[in-house]
Amino acid sequence: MGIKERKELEKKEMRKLILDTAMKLFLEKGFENITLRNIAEKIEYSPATIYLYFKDKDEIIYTLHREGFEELYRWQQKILPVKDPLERLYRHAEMYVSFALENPEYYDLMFIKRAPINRIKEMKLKDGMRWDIGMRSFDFLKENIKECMKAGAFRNTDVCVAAFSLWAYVHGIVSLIIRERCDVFGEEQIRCLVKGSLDFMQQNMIVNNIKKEEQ
Amino acid sequence: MGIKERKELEKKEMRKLILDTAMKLFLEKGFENITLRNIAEKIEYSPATIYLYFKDKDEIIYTLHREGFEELYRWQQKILPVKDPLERLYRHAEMYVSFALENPEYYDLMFIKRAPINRIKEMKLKDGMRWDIGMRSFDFLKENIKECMKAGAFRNTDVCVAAFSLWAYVHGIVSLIIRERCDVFGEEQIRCLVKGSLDFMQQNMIVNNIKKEEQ
Amino acid sequence: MGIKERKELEKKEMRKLILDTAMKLFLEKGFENITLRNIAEKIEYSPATIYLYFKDKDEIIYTLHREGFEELYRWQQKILPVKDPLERLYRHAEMYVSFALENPEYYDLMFIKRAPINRIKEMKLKDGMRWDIGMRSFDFLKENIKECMKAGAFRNTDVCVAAFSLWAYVHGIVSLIIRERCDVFGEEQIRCLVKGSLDFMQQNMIVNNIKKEEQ
Amino acid sequence: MGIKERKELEKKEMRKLILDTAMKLFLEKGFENITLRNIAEKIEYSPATIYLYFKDKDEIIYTLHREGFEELYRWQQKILPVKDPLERLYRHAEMYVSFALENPEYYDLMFIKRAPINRIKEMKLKDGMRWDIGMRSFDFLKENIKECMKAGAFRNTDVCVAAFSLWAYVHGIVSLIIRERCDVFGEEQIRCLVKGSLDFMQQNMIVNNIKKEEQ
DNA sequence: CATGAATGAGAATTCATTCAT
DNA sequence: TATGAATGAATTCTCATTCAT
Repeated sequence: MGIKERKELEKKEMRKLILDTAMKLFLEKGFENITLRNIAEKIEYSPATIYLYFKDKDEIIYTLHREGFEELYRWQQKILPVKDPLERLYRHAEMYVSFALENPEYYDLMFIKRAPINRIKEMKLKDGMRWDIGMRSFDFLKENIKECMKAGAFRNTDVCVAAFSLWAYVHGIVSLIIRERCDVFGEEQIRCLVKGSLDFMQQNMIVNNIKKEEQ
Repeated sequence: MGIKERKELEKKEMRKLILDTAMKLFLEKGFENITLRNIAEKIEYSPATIYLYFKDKDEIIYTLHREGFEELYRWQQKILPVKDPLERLYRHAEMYVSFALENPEYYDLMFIKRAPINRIKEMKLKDGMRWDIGMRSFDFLKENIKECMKAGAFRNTDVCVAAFSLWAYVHGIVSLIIRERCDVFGEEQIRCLVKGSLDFMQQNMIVNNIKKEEQ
Repeated sequence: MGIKERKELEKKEMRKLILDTAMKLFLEKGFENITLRNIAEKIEYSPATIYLYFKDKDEIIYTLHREGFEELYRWQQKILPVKDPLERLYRHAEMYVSFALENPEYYDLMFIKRAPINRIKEMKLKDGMRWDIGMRSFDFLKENIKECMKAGAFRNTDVCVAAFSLWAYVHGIVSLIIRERCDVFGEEQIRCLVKGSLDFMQQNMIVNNIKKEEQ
Repeated sequence: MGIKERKELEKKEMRKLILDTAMKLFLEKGFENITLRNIAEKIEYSPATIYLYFKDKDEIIYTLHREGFEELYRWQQKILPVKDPLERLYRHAEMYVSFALENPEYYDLMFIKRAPINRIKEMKLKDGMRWDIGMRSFDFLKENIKECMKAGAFRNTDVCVAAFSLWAYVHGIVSLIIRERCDVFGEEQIRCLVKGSLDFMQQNMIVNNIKKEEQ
């Protein structure tokens, strides 16, 4: 079966090549401006070849979508070493923002862009699945918050609400930036606003939260 | 001049019909998938007819874009009667969320969709203008925050940062919903999350904020 | 019948207004870039109005076509005072070139542009008529040549051939210029070439012609 | 490599098929009335297919344009064997007329039709190039004339003027015919006029020219 | 007489996708 | 496995022309 395995390996590599190239192009030129042809040209294969590895364009996008979540989850792991849950929560937010701003097209795909509808419909049966991967990250956040609760914070708040609130907060920050609603401010000030907002969150939504309860 | 006026009225109504239809279709099929043809079919006119009322596709989108901001500003006026600035700020957020969720297509266009680039480029001279209309609403928020500051809140925070933070927060909430990243939760729970998040914001970012300073 | 006459007069004036405007626009922007709408806008009438005065676009063009020939004929009359037929022939050529270069769009329409086919087909019965107006000018040239012959020139040449040759010569000059096949030379040199060519013609095709015979 | 070669051959043939068809249609319907659709229909392919062989409509026209000049140059080579420069000049004219009348669509494109502007603009850098190919033929004519001068003709005439004059002369002849300004005369007489005009030119512009100087 | 409103037909071009080889 | 060739179905947009008023 050595041959079979090699074949499979090659297949995977080809898929990876296509996905990476697609992502690179999306990043360079924006999503709507990329065609299958562009991707094919870049990897120096014919457009038809791509169809040997992916059913259609949607499948490529859908796969990237999943990959994005894998990557995000990997980034989330990085904060595990931080022991203090409140500190970790702050780092969590910081990390999320970095992930988004460093991988804007992934982020766009994962949290902003309207999902590739056809594909999703086909997947209806496995619809739960569709969100599994996103839920995993959300649950990870909830865990973090639960630990903060044990440490005395968010005492009167539903864990889901707290998680959603924090998520919305950072998502708001990065999605306004990615979708260019902050361009008036200029790059420099945007950096300040991001930093300022994270600090604001730390003081008011995290730290202050606990102090209040301690009294 | 009755005739002339009637004609003008009819013209306006036709424009409105086109705009409304466009909006409806945007809502149904998503922005990128709408074509002039679709709109024409829906209103049972020929595609060419639309060009009698709008220069091109961009103009339709641009007009909707502006209309959205006008409408938002009108909503913002509604909270002016609320005297207490902190209370007003809370209402501000609540109103923003309602505006977004009740006019998701407008909101999408205003704050999520990638901007119609050509039109913007043509408008280069009036480029400032492009954001004026958005800035007006942002300034309105800043005013509210300044008054909160006078009332003792946000004392150590830059007004811009505070405004951006609050904006990001509510934008995060609504854009996750509009772009269907909360569908797993189900409608009912989404309502709870929104309500919960607004309360969370009120306690931590607004009220708590001022208490701290008072001590 | 005063009223009827006035009406007719007004009708004529309107036709003239349309024709003049059309021509002006053709001159400004070139033939293929003008639409009925452009013309209508310029005269501040609706496009539909034009159809009250002309059956269709072709009729406008066809009429201008005829007008061009009327104008050319008028220019031709100007050389009648020149008594010496050879001198007159030279002036004839010179005049033709001026007419063409000063009214390039008329000239284009009359001698270069493919005729408006539909209109011509309709006119088939009167097809002779189609060329009448052009023939008149050609005959005028032939007369001039006949007189030159009487004065001893073109002795061995068929009058038609001579006329055609001279016509072709000047037409060649102006049509190469009008259709921009001389742009490489630059404006200044074009002027020299035209002047030089006319002189060359005078010496070789006219004067020299007679001298030869005189010997 | 037999396969590869065959493929290339087929590609070339397809290009040729498209070009030929385009030319045929141009001839039938006139230049401005040809669309890619027409061409596609004629060759029974889809419009999209044409885009596999040519970037756009302009490229087709531009290619035909160049091809025309190549062909003309080839025709010009045919007269080289004629040793006597005056005789050769006459043959030159004769050949030019034949080229034009036997390839009226090419000729039209090369010397009558308004140039495909977009394409030319794109080619700005190589703008000189645009006329190179035409200049080559014009220079070829000038060489011929210079030799005639050495043989005693055109003594008092600038070589450029002489070349332009002769060019204009034959261009006048053929362009009046191609653009149907001689149809009144009927085919038979047109042939006579052409022949007559060429003779007229030979006697007056070439031969007579030299005699004069000899005296 | 004049026109506002409407449109059918058609233009160039693009792109995801298919299929025979 | 890979692809060259082909295309159907779109897209935006333009224009001469018609017709009810």
